[in-house]
Amino acid sequence: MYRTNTCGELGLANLGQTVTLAGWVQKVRNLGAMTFIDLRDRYGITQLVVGESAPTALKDAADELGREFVVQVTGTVIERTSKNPKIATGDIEVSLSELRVLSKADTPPFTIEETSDGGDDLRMKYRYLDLRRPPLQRALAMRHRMAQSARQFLDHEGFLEIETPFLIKSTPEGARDFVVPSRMNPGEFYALPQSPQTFKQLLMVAGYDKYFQIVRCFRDEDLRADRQPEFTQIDCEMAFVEQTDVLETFERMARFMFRETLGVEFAAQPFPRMAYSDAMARYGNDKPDIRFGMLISELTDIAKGHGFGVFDEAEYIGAICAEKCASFTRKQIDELTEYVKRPQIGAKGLVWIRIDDGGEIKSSIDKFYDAATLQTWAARLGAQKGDLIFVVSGTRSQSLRVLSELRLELGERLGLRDRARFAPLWVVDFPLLEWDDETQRYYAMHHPFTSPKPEDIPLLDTDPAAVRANAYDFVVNGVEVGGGSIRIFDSGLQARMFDLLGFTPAQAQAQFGFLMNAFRFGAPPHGGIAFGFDRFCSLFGGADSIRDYIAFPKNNSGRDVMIDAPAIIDKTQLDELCLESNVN
RNA sequence: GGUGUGGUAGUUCAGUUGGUUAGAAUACCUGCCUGUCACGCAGGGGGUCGCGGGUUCGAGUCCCGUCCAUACCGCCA
Repeated sequence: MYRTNTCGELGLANLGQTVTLAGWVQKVRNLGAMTFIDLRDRYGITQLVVGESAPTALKDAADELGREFVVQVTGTVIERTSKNPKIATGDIEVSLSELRVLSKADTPPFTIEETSDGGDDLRMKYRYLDLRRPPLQRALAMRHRMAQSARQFLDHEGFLEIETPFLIKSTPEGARDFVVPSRMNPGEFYALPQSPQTFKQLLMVAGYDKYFQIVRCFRDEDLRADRQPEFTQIDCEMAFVEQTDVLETFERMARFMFRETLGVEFAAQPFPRMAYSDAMARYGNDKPDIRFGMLISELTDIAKGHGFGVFDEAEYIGAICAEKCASFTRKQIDELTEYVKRPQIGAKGLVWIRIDDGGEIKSSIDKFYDAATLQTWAARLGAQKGDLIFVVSGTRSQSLRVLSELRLELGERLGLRDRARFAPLWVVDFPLLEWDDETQRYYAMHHPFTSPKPEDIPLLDTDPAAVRANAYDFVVNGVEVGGGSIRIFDSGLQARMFDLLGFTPAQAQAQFGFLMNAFRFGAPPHGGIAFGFDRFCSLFGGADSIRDYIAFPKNNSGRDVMIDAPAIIDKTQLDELCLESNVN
């Protein structure tokens, strides 16, 4: 036994006890005749004191200590003469009788504190030091609690946690695969799963009607703050369910996780469900942040034909109304204009209409529109005195994108995006297919196993782009946290989907034959959902980046800078795999 | 692949129009200090200004290239 207690639990109740603690030296404060040492472990900090009357050997040992030394100490719990209300153990200190250095430490390259002085790069390189910091420890502890609550809920609901293979087959659809060469099968490669999609469907065919797995998935695509090449999903599938069964089940899971982890309770009525088309039309994107309003209104019909060329030639004209923002200065409006004109968003310009407190309308397009006309726009937007309207025109998709970004930025600036508030939402009725101009073919918007809405099946022949899918996303605060669908379970319909996606029957058979074959042996109706667990965690923690919720994340270039991976492998290893590198 | 931002002491950063020996804070080292908890006081050491090239009498500063980091766009069924 290295310790009798942790550094976070001693208090006045322990006065007089002889205790042994072990941990890291946070700080040494040597006052001359006496020395204070802050000892840290993941439970807290306890102050140790080496007093005036301590033996010389003990004093010398305390003098030798440096930051992050690992020590084991024994002493008596005493009440402090000057207490520290900032820490849980601030009423007491441990007066040392023994001090043993278990491990010396080099001076760490950054401070191991609540707020470190280290930059991201450095903290990644020394991730094990960064992970000693309380914010990271809290983040990983929260992740643990979330995983436990999900397991507890799903277990209680009768779901079985079943593992699926990591070494599988590459498929051309979707994201790029990470591939793994097979030594025993020269020239052949496994792929790491982008998700356990087909396996969980096979488990449904196999009769395991409620499955889940908290599972790593791999996608070889460029990273973002909220995207890692390996990430974790709470992957779920159920048989004999319709869409509403899935939504209800996982709405309950989400409520359970919010309650267990954060103590957040939602109103009893179901989470809102919004059609994809409505989300696009009113929020400009498929993952609306519904913590605030400022909805988009289309003005195409009433804004065209007044001699303003930019609008007259536009496919679409739309606007949002920022409440109580008529007092925005020219500078503020210019900033917003610059914001939406950045190449990433790509607006050509931003038209504003100000309704001052007296109801008088002033706009950047007064030359083309009289007040009465602008009043009709204001009416459509529900704008009041003191409001500020922004109008955007262009193609429909581009304009909606600009309005969406503008709305979110305004929400941010106006403080409407409170991280402590959560606004969950189901987005439903996604399109089944997406046309790609470059390759001149349809792609599955979700994945090729997603079922079309039965009433839309006739459209598969006449207007594939109009076919809606039994697909749904779980969105919270504008973050896509989860997504799923009711799957195709008929091998004929599945074959037709592959045909629409440009697969020849032979290609479909080679690629997904195992699934279509399985469907011939009695496939139940089924569907499911997968939650992006890392994102779920960062959402709970109120962070934009998922990296703090992953113990050992990759950097922006997909590298692990701590272990320096990926790395070249030597020639013997390549030879064994029958591979050659053409990079020198 | 693209756009923006950044790279100067162990660390976080400042560095004016291109001009003397590149600074601050913190960390580190030494000494002093009996109630500190961001301890205090005194002193000290510490620099390939990411890398390469160019302009110039002179470059941390200007130009070109390149590498790295980061946010976003493309991409992410």
